[in-house]
Amino acid sequence: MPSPDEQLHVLRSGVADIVPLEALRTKLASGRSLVVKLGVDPTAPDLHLGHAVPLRKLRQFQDLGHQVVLIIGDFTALIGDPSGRNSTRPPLTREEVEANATTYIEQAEKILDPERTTLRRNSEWLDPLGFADLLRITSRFTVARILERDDFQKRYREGVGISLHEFLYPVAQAYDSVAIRADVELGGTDQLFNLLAGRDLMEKEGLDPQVCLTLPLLEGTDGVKKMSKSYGNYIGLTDEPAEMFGKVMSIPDTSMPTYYRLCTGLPVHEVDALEAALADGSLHPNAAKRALGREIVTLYHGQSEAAEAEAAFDRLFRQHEIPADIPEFGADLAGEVFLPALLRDSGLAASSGEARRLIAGGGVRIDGEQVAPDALTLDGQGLSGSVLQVGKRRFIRLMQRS
RNA sequence: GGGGGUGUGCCCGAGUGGCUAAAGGGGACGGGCUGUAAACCCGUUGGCUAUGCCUACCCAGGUUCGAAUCCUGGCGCCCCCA
Repeated sequence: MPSPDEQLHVLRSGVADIVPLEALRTKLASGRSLVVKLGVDPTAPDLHLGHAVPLRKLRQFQDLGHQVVLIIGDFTALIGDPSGRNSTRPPLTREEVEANATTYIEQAEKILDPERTTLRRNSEWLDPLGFADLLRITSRFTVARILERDDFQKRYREGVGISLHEFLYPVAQAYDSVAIRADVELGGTDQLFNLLAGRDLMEKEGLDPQVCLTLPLLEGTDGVKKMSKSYGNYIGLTDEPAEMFGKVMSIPDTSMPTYYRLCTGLPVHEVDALEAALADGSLHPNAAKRALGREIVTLYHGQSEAAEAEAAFDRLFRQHEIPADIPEFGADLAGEVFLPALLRDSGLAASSGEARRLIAGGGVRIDGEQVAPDALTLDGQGLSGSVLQVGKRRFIRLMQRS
């Protein structure tokens, strides 16, 4: 096991905050294998790179010899984490939670070291708690303390409802830490309050309180808003290699260091060097971004897939070649073909009106040739096998419908 | 419980009887430039085989030749008083 200082250097990379830092140093210096906790609520079925950030950090802990306890919040998901929310979450059913948990575990296993991972569900200890237990635990917290939270305060001030059970979310999460005797708990910066609640409760229960380690919220491909499916700026862990590579290439340059640090498995010193090279101009941003794309795709799909994704990217955007593997669309190509309807029916345009606008704007191509702005109908003759394209990256191959 | 506001397109936000498919901005999309980055420039942004037709300004009715705009009822949200 590396020295505490060496470990700290790795563990601090890319983190937002460690509270308190000295406590972590002390724990590391003990030479014990620490219990590192991450709790996840299986509320969304699709995971993206943002979800992978804390998982990667867990992996670093594991590589340094520590133990990870991944807690599936199958119980807390029924409450709904109020963090960062301005309204009560709609409750999930147990079935939905189970389905989401399954995909979550599948994804997490790709990143974590199974030898050093323990999987727990917090229903194990939260379900059996009785009302009396709940009273005892909640007596450790004060209303003023819970109301301190930004999101609660904001909602309270703005007159948006706060259901009483939402107050119990941080309590439940804190109790998880007690249940597994966590040394360290990870979470996004929006989780700080919940993490600290765990620290407080452990202390009041006479345990060595956990250290809270927060990670920045990964920005999405737009470089501004946090990565989220609902913003449409996410890179899914199960995205196809070419898709994943392309999305990485579309992030702003300014996001590269963050992505390198939070989304790849590169050693910390290499990321440091890379960042420096980018800053002093000795590394071209495009080269750095390609390497980033390869790293990330390799992580989730493998090296050869990454190389192929990059090659496909070049063919598409450098040589402006039409990709080989594009979906086919069967249409009636006998006689005259009405283009707006074709674009709409094939899904390249949302409506025939939009299709007309795209044509007028020069955004429609057939076999790479721009369609005339006023062309609404085409001769279907010989169109079978042709590639219909909208914008730079949406293609379908036309086939005579059989 | 009483009083006063407010509700517009993906979002914000103008608009107080006809010139409004609805200003302006954001976002998004398309084109140009490029490193599918940023910045910048241009265009588009309800539906429909379409010089027209249809549907739209919280919902339901009503007044009017004509309503996002006026009236009635309902619903949501905000503020003040209790």
